[in-house]
Amino acid sequence: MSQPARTPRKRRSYHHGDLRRALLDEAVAMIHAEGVEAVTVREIGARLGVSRTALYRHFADKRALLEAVATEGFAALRERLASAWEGTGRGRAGFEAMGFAYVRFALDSPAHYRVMFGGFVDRKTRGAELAGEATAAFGTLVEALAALQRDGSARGDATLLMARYVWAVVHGVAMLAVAGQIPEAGGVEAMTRYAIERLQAAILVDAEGARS
Amino acid sequence: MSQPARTPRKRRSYHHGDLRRALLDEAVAMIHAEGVEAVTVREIGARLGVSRTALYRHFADKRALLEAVATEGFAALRERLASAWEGTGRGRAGFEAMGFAYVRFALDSPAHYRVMFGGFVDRKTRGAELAGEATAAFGTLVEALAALQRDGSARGDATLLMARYVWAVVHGVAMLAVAGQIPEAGGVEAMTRYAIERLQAAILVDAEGARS
DNA sequence: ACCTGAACACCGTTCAAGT
DNA sequence: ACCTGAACACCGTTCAAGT
Repeated sequence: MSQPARTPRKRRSYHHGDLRRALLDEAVAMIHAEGVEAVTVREIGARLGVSRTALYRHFADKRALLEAVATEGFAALRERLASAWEGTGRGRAGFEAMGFAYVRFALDSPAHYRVMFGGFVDRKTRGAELAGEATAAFGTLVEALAALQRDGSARGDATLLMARYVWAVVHGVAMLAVAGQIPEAGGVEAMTRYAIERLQAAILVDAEGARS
Repeated sequence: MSQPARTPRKRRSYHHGDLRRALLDEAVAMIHAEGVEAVTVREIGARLGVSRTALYRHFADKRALLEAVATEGFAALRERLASAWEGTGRGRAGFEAMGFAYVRFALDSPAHYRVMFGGFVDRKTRGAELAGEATAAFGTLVEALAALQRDGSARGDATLLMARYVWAVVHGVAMLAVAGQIPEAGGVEAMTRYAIERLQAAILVDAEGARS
């Protein structure tokens, strides 16, 4: 026990199983602060006080690390969408809540969002886990729309088509917001409100039960 | 003149002013074929039979090359949008034509589209030329919507808000399409048709002159 | 003007070696 | 098991030198 205390006891114990967690968190922090391009295997190691090859004990390569970030992002998004839907009675209000939850997720976790949709993880080389989480997140929306169709709140169009449309709209708004294309104070909120209102007008059926 | 004919006469004459053009075209081709990540200053030079530093005679750095690709993309997009609008009588039909033109542009030029919206050119370091072309392309849409509002075809909402909404929708659809998220045969066309139809329902006013 | 090769400071990744 | 440093094959970019 005469070994010098190279790592003071306060240090996170990467040697006890959470290096993977630390690598993921550090990657997210770096993406958030400086963009995906700034993420470097060597720099992550340096920041964690670890060798630059330590990462390969937990991920096959750099792409696998980014894929894991994306996977966690989809899981978090699914959770947010599901609790928005379920927390508001699974009806018209739930639809609206899901829309806001989606955009809020993108704004709260722009780093995750960037990796999820920035095309850094090629569709072809995508692992099953990522594909599964992405499908699950989308599935939340599909199921919500199906429920709204069942009780007559949503139009009778093909559910998949409608779901993709809704996804395209919220994704488009989120991209504009995350990319900083809505610079005015409160602009993002106003835009999100407007978008969801217009989306409801296009997708939901009048409360009085009118059909179209 | 005993010099060996190192460059057979059929070769494009990069020495006469079109190396810049050739660099841009080669970059686009590489992005198209292998993605932005595969674009390498050295590889572009090799493919054009030119030194790996020849590029720096025409662009400040690699980022400037990608920025130029994005700038040309926005110029082409603006042209397509403007001619769609003007070629269809600048009315309701023009709005629809612009929507299709937008998605078609993304599908025809996925390489340009990727660079334009992939976040490779940071907003802060963006040059005036790129910003100008992007604004001009968006301006085409704003002006079209303003015209539709003037003749009572479009809702009276804030024009900027409406324009951003329309942009978000077509951008969302284009992203889904370019990312290959609509795999079924004819799926992209069906999706585009549906999206534009629902967009019109949300943004335009009934032909009978109803207000809302 | 335009192009070149050598050189520099970086990358991601592999691997034999340590504990 | 987990971590390490040295090494390899790449990057983007600079620069003195050539035509």
